[in-house]
Amino acid sequence: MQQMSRKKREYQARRSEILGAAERLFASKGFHNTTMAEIAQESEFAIGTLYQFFKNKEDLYYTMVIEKLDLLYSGIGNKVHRFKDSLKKIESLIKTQLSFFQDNRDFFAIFIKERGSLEATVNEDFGEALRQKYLSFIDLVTQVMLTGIEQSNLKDLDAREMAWALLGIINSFVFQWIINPQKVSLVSKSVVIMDLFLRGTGDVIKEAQRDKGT
Amino acid sequence: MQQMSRKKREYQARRSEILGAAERLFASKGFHNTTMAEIAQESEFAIGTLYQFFKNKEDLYYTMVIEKLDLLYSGIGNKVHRFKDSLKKIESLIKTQLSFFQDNRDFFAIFIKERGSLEATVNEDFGEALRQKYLSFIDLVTQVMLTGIEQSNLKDLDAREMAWALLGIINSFVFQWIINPQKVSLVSKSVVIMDLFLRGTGDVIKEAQRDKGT
DNA sequence: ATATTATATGAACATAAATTCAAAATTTAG
DNA sequence: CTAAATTTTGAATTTATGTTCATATAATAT
Repeated sequence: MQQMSRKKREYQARRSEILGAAERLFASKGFHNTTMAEIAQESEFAIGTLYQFFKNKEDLYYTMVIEKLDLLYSGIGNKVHRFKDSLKKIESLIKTQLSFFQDNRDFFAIFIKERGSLEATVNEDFGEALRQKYLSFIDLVTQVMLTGIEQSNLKDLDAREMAWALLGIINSFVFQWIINPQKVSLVSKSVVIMDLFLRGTGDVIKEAQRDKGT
Repeated sequence: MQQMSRKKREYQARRSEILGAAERLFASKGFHNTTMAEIAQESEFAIGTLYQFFKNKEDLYYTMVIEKLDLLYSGIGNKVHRFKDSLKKIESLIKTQLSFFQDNRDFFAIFIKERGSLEATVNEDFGEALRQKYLSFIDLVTQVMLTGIEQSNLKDLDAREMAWALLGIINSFVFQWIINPQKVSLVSKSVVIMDLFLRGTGDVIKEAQRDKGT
């Protein structure tokens, strides 16, 4: 029985080797330009062995993506729950996400680009799985927004739409950072993002004048 | 000479036929699941004829994408320039973009997904062309933000970052609308977006209290 | 009307790479 | 130590489809 456990551990270890090799190659060359032969070479297994662990190339790719996203989402979930104050929650959400993107730049560079080898026909299941994951992540963020409203840190607007807005701003900054040879760290942008999200861009003075005028 | 012009017109017409057929197919099945044979059938030309107009499949795909984006960007540029007031500029930018996405839902659904058949190796040129287009679009939006600052409608923050934020919020709403079987029109969201962008989500009262306390 | 040029056609070709599977290697059990 | 079971291997197979090109068709010029 203990023997069985070792087998399982070794199985997992080999599986991880393959996933790691795949990630490196996919991240640098994309899905369609990476061959099973290359993944075999990089992971030091034979081609056939890959099929012991994954049904096919797509399965390998999707498994890798999903496990990565799970890591991100669960990481954010953990961090956020550590705080009681909703503003702290939001702040940690932003920071965690930014630093995750920063640490996995290559991966996300390719994910942004290849988010799509998701062929509609072949892998509806996977696309659906991804969608579900993303949606439940949105739910998490929405919950944070609701807390913010309760604590009167946020205006009483549609919480889901606020979540969309925040994630949109974050993604946009990440996207810019990925497509541009940026010098500054991504995490350092968290203050700006937080500020834009909470206070907006409209000039307060002008608005006050407008209000007076009315 | 006039004869020549007719020839050119007919050439363009045939070219458009092909692009239209390609768009329909790509939009519904994605790049890799659409064959040249299918595009030939849909456009009612022979396979070989397609190669009279486009160097290869990728060229066809990219041409289609680029022409579509050009349409969007130039459309926005035109609209925005019609207004003097920066808030009107922003409003029309949001509305134009939303209605364009709304009118071309299938296309953008696929573009969001397949934004990536952009294989790094094969078509660096195209990827670069796309990137340039997007960057100059960001420039346009940044200019609008600068106008906003000048007119004291916007705070004196980094204009480029404000542009990122606005585009991020818009994209996020568009994305939600595309992946979800939404009932309401996308354009109707422009008010919310404008409000989130200008005023942010932070509760003003609470903030005033905090300021007093300091 | 005829010749010349331009354009369209789609069967045949090329090739690339995912997947398979019989044989070899390794591990486990008796 | 031997046999059975499990796992690995990679050459060969299969499949799919992008692209070519000799031929047919049409347009234009003389």
